[in-house]
Amino acid sequence: MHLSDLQRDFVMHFGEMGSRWGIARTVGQIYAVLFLSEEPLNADAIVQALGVSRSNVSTGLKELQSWNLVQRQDIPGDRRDHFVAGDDMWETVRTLVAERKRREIDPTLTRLRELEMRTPAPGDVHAHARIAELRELIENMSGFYAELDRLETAQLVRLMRMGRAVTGLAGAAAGLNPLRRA
Amino acid sequence: MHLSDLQRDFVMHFGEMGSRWGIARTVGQIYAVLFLSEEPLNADAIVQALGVSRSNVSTGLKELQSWNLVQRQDIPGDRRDHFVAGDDMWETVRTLVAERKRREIDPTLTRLRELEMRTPAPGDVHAHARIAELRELIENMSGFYAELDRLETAQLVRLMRMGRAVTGLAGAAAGLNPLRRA
DNA sequence: CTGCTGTTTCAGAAATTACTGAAAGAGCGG
DNA sequence: CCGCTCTTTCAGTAATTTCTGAAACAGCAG
Repeated sequence: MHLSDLQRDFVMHFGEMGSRWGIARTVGQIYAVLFLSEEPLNADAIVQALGVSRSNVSTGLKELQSWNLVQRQDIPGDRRDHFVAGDDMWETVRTLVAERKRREIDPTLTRLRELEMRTPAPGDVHAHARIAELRELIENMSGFYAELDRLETAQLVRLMRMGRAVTGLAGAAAGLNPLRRA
Repeated sequence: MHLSDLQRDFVMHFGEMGSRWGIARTVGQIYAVLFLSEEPLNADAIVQALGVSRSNVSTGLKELQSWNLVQRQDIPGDRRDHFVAGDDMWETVRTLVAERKRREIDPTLTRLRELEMRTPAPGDVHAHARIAELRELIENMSGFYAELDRLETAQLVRLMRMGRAVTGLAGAAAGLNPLRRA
């Protein structure tokens, strides 16, 4: 399998971006290749496309599956494993956010709550309060995310496109017009 | 300067988290120390607190300043530079999101638009469409973010806490009750 | 059971990223 | 201008992360 210029440029950029988000470059590239592909691909096709080792692809696919970003798909009459990236991108965004929350936010919340339970030493009163404030902020944002996540995709997209109405809502609840920030 | 148990545990966790978000561990720790501190700190206090080299702290502080997460603050009668982390956490979240958007999302959008301008070769029709779809999705999310960012902090917090009303809005616009996802 | 195709694991190599110490730079008071 | 304090830079080193190739594993057809 050979990538066209368009595909190569996209894949490379994606790999670069991935590495800024704590995803190994080749893992990002593997995802990108699957993302662009119309058909399910087997591991060797990806090896060819990216010029990396077979084992690296195997590991990468495993990681992408653990993130639920890529699924195995059977091709009848072909013994090899084939893989696809979900075609509904909004669903993918959901998955991504949900996984990140589960792996990073939730453990942090647990940790912060644990720290908050401790009775602060006299010198720790300020620090303790800061931690509590941070915990509260994260809980707030998590709650907002949970609300958004309850929506069907079609509604979520509509909401995102509504823009003004949402900010208007925040103003209305306060009996004010939405204020612009400086 | 010496960190209490509470502070040390927080700082270590924060450093760990930072490194998952593409921030060097010590940079995260430096921020955490400043975040907890009631007074502005000079670089040496941070060196002592974390047990890392002076130069590392200098570099870290520079990076944190480039992200606008930390500011220099003068202490009258002290020649050394002192630093503080902003005390308004919502403002910090804004800064963080804005910077990340500017550094990562915006360049990606530019790149995707550039790829989209190219006339796709026959084999690239599907890939081209996928790229366009992704570009559109990112634009949608950016627009939603921009709307939220227009709000004053107090309103933003209110909105986050309102929860149900927001999702209700999405339903109302469609003349439907908000639907739960499966 | 044997041979074949395909997949996974893992120890070590390679590449990348973070950190240090030494030296240079900057500014100030005398 | 000199000496002192504090800060920054940067080349080299250390630590970490990613990647590879070889070997083990898995399942199937004959």
